[in-house]
Amino acid sequence: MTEPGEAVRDAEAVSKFVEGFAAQLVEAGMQRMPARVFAALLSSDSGAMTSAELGEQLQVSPAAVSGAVRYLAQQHMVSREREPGSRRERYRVHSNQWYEALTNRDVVLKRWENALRDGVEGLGETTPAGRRLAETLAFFEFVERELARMMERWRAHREEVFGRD
Amino acid sequence: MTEPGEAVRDAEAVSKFVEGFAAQLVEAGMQRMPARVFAALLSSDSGAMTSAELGEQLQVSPAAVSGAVRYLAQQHMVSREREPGSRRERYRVHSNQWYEALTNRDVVLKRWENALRDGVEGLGETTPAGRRLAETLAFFEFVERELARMMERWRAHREEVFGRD
DNA sequence: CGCTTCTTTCAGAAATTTGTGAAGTTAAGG
DNA sequence: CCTTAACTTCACAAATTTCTGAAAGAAGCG
Repeated sequence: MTEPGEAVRDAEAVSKFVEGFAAQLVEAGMQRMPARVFAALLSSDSGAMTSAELGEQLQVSPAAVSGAVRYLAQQHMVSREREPGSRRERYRVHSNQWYEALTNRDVVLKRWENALRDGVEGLGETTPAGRRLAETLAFFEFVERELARMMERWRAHREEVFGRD
Repeated sequence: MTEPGEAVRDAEAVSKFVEGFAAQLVEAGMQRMPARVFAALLSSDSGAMTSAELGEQLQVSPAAVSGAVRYLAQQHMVSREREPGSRRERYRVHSNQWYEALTNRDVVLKRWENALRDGVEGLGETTPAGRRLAETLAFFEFVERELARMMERWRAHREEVFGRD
């Protein structure tokens, strides 16, 4: 059993983290509800919660949870699991998966690159503007290659420090 | 002088790029007006435009330009220059500066790290949730170190391919 | 110094985004 | 099969964001 004050303090600590971290994600461009759901999952002991649990902890409707989870799943930031023998679903954040997903931002990079390529073509490679766009494009292509390598190094580093999953 | 169709086609190409690239930036979380202003600067031949020019090209009020530029300057994505002997200001995107600024996203990283550190402390390093947050924190710290190195490599690579500025 | 030109600030209108309740859909379990 | 629990979709209300016009604030120039 926990000491009287424990459970309460813990709930407070969780809530504090959830709102604080979510706020940072929002600032970085994420929608509020997905950010809150994600933060809640990240700070849950099991790393997984049901729709109902999320709704209660965050004080929002099932519809809001549904929308947020759909978004997060699309971004590969959470995965859905069917609880066997129940129509309840649980949403899980794998320790790894989620920042791998963050690296999947190179989907975004790819789209930027395409827009830039179109720009270079439209403006002409030899115009000053065209050259600027081309250089920017080269930068993103460089970053993309480097990111892949970086993730490899991270996995090695991680295994060393935290051991295998 | 340019051939009859030339100027028009060019304006169209510019506009196409501006709106297309801006749309991608918006999708990635940037506000629309800063995104459009930035794209316009990026695809201008001189890499610099006045407030009036921006307003006309984008069909927006001086107030909108002012707000967008303020934001972009805060993010170090453009710099402001006073046109000597005029109270007109020009806003410039340096070929380099701007993606250096993109790397300045490590300000964002720092804030995430702080939120995570608070979370680890609040939840306890030894709880499962605490450990997950700690690992996430370690990831970001790793990324931060790597990003710095990556930018060094980029500068070298860039000089090789494009020559010195 | 005051005039003029450009930029910024601010209050409010318009548009967009966000979350809810309710109805609709799916699938487990009798 | 029918019932029922759970998730999803949809139309709408509320909140937020975004842009504008107008007024105020700088800064060159006579």
